[in-house]
Amino acid sequence: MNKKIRIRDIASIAEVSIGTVDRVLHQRGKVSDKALQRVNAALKELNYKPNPMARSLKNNKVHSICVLVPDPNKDLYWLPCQQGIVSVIKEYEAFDLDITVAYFDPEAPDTLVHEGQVLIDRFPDAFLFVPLFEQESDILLKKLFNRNIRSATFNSLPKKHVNHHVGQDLHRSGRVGAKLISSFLAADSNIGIIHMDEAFGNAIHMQQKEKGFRSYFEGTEIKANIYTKTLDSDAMGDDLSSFKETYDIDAFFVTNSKAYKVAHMLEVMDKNAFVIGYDLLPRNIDYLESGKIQFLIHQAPRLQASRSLKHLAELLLFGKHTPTKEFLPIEIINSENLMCYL
Amino acid sequence: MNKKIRIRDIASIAEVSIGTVDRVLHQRGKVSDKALQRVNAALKELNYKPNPMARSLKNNKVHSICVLVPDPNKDLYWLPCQQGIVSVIKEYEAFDLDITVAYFDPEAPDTLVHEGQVLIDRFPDAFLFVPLFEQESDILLKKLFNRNIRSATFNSLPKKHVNHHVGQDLHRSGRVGAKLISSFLAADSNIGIIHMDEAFGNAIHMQQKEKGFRSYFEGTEIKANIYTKTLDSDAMGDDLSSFKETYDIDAFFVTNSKAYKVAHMLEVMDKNAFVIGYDLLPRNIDYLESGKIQFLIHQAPRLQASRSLKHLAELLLFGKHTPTKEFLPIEIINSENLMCYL
DNA sequence: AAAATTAGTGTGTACGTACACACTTTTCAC
DNA sequence: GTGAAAAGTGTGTACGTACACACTAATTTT
Repeated sequence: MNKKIRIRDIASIAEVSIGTVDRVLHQRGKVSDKALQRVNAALKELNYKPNPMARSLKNNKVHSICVLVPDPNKDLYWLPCQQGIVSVIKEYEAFDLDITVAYFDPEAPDTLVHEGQVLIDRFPDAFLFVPLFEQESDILLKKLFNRNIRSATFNSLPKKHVNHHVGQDLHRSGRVGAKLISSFLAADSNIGIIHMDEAFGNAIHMQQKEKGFRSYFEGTEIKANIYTKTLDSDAMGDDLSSFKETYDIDAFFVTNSKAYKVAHMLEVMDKNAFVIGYDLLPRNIDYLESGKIQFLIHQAPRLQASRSLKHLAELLLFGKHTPTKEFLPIEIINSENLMCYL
Repeated sequence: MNKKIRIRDIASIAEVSIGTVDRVLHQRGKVSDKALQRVNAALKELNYKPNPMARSLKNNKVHSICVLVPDPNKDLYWLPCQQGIVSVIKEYEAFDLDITVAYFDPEAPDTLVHEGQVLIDRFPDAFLFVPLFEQESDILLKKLFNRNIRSATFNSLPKKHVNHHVGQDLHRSGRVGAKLISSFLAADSNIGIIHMDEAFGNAIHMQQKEKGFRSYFEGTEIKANIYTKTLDSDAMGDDLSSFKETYDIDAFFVTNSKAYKVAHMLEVMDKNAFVIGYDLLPRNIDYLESGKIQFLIHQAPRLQASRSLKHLAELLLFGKHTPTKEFLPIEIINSENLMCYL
């Protein structure tokens, strides 16, 4: 009774042939005004929706997607992202999808362009990557645009000319960190923002987070003193110690996934402080559980990766359209809800 | 080149006909040992996966799903859940799905069974509902089992004999609340657990959360004093006031979505306290933004609803199997990450 | 006015799977 | 050793869409 409307039904209502309906649907002309109107009327009346199954069965093209992400061997942060991609590949293995994954070096901007070129030469239908570096991403996007390859990114910042992006609002995540700290500490506390290893890309992220962090306090009457410090992994011990002493820092906001380094140094120096960081790396988790880190903000790299790849898959396979930009929620993690995310 | 393997390919490799391969695939006998072995070998060798498109195109059955959820008009908490369901219906409207939604009264247990019976009489392929009431849910599940209708639930607690469940670990969410409070307050604080309107079902939820809450403190050396109080919406003013005074309560943990009532009373009484509650109801949000409520734990009713319905849809349409029980993360919300969830 | 072009229309087949049906070969009873 | 039943196998068609192709009718060209 509730049977789906088929092209044939439209044809019979409009008293034309299937072929004519098909021509109307695909707007390839050769249809008389009279027929056109009748078909359109029937389409509207019956609220026709083409059957995606039949459609993609007929279009038995093997859609290809290339994925270019940072090498998890270089930075453990990217491991979940790789896992997310692998899981989507598995999920869609029964479908006509050909997904190729390659890696670039998150510490060598030129590898993004270089590896990207190799993938582009395969002429995929869509290209998904992490726009970790500003200029290099633009170069890649331009090439993709010129070759008419659909582009998609996740993580980092949404670029102007990309077709799809899944990410997080970094400015806002800074505000979330600020709110957490301000809830916990006295109003006149001293707060340190730590940028770890800023040299390797990502500088924009960290700045966005810092801006967000500071903006929170600017919007309130809380008189916190906020100091910013850039640290280098290799020789941070004395630097961090003197920074903490000089300004009598009560709380640290670490703008990337390396909060564990700060927590570690504080432990070595036998000093206490409130620490907020990013991302569920094993070493961060250890400190979260032992109480040296109070909160971690989860950027859900795995979900970002799988979501964006899934979007592409469903777009190519079923023509499912999703919003151009999707911002995932900023998730606050403490030791108790941690395991929900592992 | 990377073309998908078809039944025909298997048939030609195994040197049998398509029909024979089909019989092997669907295990309906009438196949000689020799043919069976050759087909199985070919299936394994080529790692054959049937094309879900073609499959569901052929099985052009209209799958029917009945959904029974609490009436959002009776309790605003259920509004997002309804929205989630509507969004999934829209998402799959091009597919052969017939989804019927009905509502029961969250304050009248018998309506669950009653409305449930009406839906069962439609003989759907699957039945999704919120197991808000213990006994009534069991009755419903038994009927579904007897009629061989696939059952699924979301929210509340996973029942034993249900086929699928999407929910949250309530015990753990109590621990999350406890951890938040213990992070903020001095070790010897006085904490009040508030059960609002316990009379109307949901008692099990609240108890689970309380247990979790208390279990956190039992696992630490923190010497907090925890008191439990059951309140009735209609006449809570004096009760809450005297409770707070008697035990000198510093923080309240409200075990359901009615934290706004506690916040409201505190405001009226001009008293301060740390308040943690559940769910992003408009009135809770107001107090979260004005700082009268510090944190809300998000139970993601919308996501729970859409996820579980989606699972059923994809199971029926594509035969996609998902784990029997899925626990969504326990999300901590403050005023800054709030908007990510709206 | 016949031929050639163009506009408009309908038919048939393919996509990969599922299953009914027809067909061939084997098995077993009498 | 015949007949019938059973076991095993292959063919054909349907699902709904897309598109090539064949075809008719209207229009233009020669």
